Amino acid sequence: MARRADHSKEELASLVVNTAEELIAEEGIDAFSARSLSRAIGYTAGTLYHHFKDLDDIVTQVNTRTLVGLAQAFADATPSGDPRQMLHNYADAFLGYITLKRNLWNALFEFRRKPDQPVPPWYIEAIASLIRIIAQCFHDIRPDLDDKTARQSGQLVFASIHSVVSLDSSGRLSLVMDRDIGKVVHELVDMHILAYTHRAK
Amino acid sequence: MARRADHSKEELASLVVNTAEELIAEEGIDAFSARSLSRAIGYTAGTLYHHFKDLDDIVTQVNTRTLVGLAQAFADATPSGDPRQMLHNYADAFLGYITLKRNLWNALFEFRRKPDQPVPPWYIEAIASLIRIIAQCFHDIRPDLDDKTARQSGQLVFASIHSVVSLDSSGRLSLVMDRDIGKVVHELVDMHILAYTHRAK
DNA sequence: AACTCCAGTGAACAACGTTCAATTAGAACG
DNA sequence: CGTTCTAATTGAACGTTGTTCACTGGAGTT
Repeated sequence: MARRADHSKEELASLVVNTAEELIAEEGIDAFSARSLSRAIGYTAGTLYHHFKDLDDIVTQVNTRTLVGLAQAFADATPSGDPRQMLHNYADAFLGYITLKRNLWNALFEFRRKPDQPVPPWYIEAIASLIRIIAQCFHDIRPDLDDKTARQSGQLVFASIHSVVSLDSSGRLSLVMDRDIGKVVHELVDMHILAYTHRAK
Repeated sequence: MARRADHSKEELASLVVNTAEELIAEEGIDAFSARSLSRAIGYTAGTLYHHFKDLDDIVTQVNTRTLVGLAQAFADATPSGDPRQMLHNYADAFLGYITLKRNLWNALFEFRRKPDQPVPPWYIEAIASLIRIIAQCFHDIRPDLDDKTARQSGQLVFASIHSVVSLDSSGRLSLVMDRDIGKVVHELVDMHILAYTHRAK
């Protein structure tokens, strides 16, 4: 029952990643398996392994899309001339995107890759570029401080927001607090702005 | 090969949880399985299910111990009359404990319980009591602010620190920043103190 | 028409959590 | 001591999981 004509190599590859993305988005990473994916695309599990190294490979490609989407959400954030306001807008973009793609976001951080497997470099670069955008706001707030300080503040606020949003997204924020995630996020942003504004030269 | 005399019901139960704790601490939650655990205690996998509902049950008991240990680490934190200094001491206790029990801490947050299973109430209470301790420090800093404000700040600083420490503990902090976790933690504490100090009445 | 190639299959493997009939050691009793 | 009863333990089994691989049969080439 070989069906070589149904899809070209490239078509099948994108069919796999598209379908994987849909499955994870709808059912969550736990319901995702080699067999459920292959069933969904009408092929056998074995076929996946002729086009991808392993499941990790497929999930990584889905995760990359999720990160690219987040970058786009940042680019689409409501513009503002006030860097303080802009930080809040980025926070809203962040929160909105993750709320929309809850399961995909969880897949990014909950999926257990094999122990030794290193994190793909473009993961790091994708996140670094988001942090650069945030750091720019800090730089605009206090241009007298050096770039390193702005970058560190960008990292810190990104990590803080990422963390509470991820806790919320995985349903564990209620373990720690009984407040609305939106309020918490903006309070965090205000706090980082306050701290940055008060920094010594 | 039934060995009823080897261990009483209670002995076997604590043998299971003790061994599970050791296994998870040494090998991590990924290497933990019903068969590896039963092999380690010299019984069969089936035996586990006569004494525990399922693996979730066992891991939950290990996790409870981890939380109790964290509470103890807080109690053992270096005392200080200065609430600001005390917050830093708690942060050190937190960081030190989790560094020591890396794998157990990851098990607490990475272990995937069955979808619907609710979080055990004593998890929540254990965390709440830690937050109360932190909130007390905030209250001491500015006794003029009400309890709710102090509690919310306690929740926020706990969530912030928990998050970066967990990121570090699971090896993902480097995705976001290139700094030492110790420095970051204390910078976060300082920031929360600064923000709290500047709050309007 | 014959030949080569390779995408796709489906069976197989090891490991997973979990269940359960069967076994059998130890306790209780006459 | 012998018998009976109870329940702790086993080991096979089921349905999953990720992954591998010998085989097949249709598509492209000669």
